Amino acid sequence: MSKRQILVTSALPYANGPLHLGHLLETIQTDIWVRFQKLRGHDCTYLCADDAHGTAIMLTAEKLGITPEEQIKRIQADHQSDFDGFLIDFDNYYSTHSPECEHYAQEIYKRLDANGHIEKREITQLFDPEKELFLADRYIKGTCPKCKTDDQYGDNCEACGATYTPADLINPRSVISGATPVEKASTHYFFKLAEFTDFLKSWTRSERLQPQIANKLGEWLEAGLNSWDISRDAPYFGFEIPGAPGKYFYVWLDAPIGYMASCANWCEKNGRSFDEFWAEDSKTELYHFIGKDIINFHGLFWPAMLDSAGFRKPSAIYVHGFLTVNGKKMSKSRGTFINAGTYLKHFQPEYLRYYFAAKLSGGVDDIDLSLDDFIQRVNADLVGKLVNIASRSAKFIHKGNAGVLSDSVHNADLWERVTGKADDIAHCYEQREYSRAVREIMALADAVNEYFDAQEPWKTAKDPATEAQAVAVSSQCINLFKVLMTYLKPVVPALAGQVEGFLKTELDWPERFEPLLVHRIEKFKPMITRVEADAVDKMLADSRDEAAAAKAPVAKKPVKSSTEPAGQIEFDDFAKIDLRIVEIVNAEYVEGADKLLKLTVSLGDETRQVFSGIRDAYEPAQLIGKLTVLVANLKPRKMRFGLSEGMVLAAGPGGGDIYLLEPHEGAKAGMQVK
RNA sequence: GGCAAGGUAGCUCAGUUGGUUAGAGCACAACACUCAUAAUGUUGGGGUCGGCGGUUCGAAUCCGCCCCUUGCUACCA
Repeated sequence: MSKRQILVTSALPYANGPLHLGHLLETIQTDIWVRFQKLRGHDCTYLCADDAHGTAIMLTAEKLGITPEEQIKRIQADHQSDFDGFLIDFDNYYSTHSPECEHYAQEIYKRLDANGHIEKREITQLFDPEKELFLADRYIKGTCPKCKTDDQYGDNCEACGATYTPADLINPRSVISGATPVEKASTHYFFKLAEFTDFLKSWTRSERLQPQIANKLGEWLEAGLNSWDISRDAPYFGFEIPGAPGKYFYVWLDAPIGYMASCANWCEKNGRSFDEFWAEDSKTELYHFIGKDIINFHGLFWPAMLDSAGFRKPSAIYVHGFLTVNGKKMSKSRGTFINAGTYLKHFQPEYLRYYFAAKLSGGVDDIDLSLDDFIQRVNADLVGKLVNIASRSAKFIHKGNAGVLSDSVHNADLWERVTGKADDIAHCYEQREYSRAVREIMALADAVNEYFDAQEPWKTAKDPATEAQAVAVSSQCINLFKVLMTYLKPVVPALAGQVEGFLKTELDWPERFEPLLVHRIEKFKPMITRVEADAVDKMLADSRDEAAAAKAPVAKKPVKSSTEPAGQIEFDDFAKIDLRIVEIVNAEYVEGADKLLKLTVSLGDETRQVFSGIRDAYEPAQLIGKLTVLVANLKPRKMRFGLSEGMVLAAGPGGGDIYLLEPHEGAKAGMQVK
């Protein structure tokens, strides 16, 4: 087996919020792969960093009254502690806000420019005159030009689904300052991506990408590539573009360069050569693990940039799917939007590492964290069958042979069967078919348990004449357990570490496994406890609470009101709105509608039918019997699914994050809200 | 509506280039065992492989149409 030199990355988490289990799916997938390569003796380096630039970070810092540098420092510390908690073994974790990143961003830009791959063009955008800031679509809200619903984002209306540009909004305002945006022209810098079309067409079709991903990129390549806008105007938290005062690199320009920056930083600390990894003719294998949401950046922009700038291209890009929880998109109100830190408060990391491994393949399918399945799977596989092998065997070795393993292999066929799977399992890991590897390993664990049962050492141990046989059988099981734990070591490194202590030996993965003979082992102590179903419920409750707490201060002041808000009204205008407390007497799904629930509400003396776009946030059953607030004199609206006679009031950005208003106890259906 | 990925036992998933009575784990039932963190073993029940057509001697597997789920995208409310 020749020694390979491999460089591996996970996508850089954005330094504007905590990690959640979706991030962990990726880093756990990557970490398992890296640990596997290292276990096999390859020279494998795992790099990552925080993605630390952009408007969002700048604004968050401002809201918190700290500098962006302070903000990204805090978040990075938080990220690193979560990754440590999940046993993610980075060789270097760095930041895009670093001298190395600035150096390579500027260097690459200069080379692109020198090669004629940069163009300048004037574009017009909406501008916040108060904050003196160009506004991305999501930072502009206003009234939908089509259905007149207020408080809609600059690109599309959540109420009627119309799409438009921010300039079409009625009464547009900046989400940041509340000021009315004005149109303003500015020169932007573009990367001429279209010139790389031929290069990318062949590059994306050369086994570097999974077929589904190559197909997706192929669609875009056929449709024709546009130039990529890589500049942002000051103020912007990022790196200034050389020779262009007041212009900064768009965050996605320097994000993948963060891989190089982290590498340069690691090389510096470890006396390695950067060129060995990144020179155009580098022999090092380079793999990027990413989610399918960012394939355009990694599969098109990044190789094109590297090509122009004269650096090596990735050997392959490994794309994974999204994480769902209990079969649905993660939702804050359901408590299934689980942060990494919240999980770690309730469970040890290896349960999740094992569960993800048991479900991950080399494909791009989404992975579901089914919490019931999680409990059963971890308990049955890890505790019930795998560690149980050691637990039930060790006793006979201490009782019958003073803790020393016997001097021969009791059943050579079984030993051959288990160790003979090494190459198959290794191949599964290499291909990222972890679920297949786990299935193989657990099938072997079944075989070991069957063997133990058939040999009945607890019976032979009772008779001095046959006690040696009990020791031999148990010794063999301990040896098989050692092999199985070695196979699983990339997935559960801490558990493997405990096993190393128990067996007083290293679990390494040689060309050929040899049994431990006449070798003293420790007394068995429980290494892993079962998952408690209660803890799952507590974790979900915690997640719900955290989401609610995080939401509260923001909801209090979502838009800073300026001295003259655009939409001030007289009291008389307000008095026109007839708000009533209503009881939800029935709620049901609407066939054919993705977002709507059909509510039947009672005002005491009459009932109304109301359609409400809250399906992602509520199950019908949980609404029935609840009180809420209805706009009672809203003109009925004919919708595709029937007449909607009013509107119930709710807060939140939408999707799964919608919170219906509910009055304090004592309110009765029909009461007017004033 | 378009594109992509899916739809196999109650749950989570395998099913290689189409080939005998479709598999595993968990869950369930009975039995065995009582060494083990109530763990383990044996046996069993349970599936019209989303539906309908087609190709074929033979289809979960190939082709067409339809239904459903998820994601992206366009639109309608």
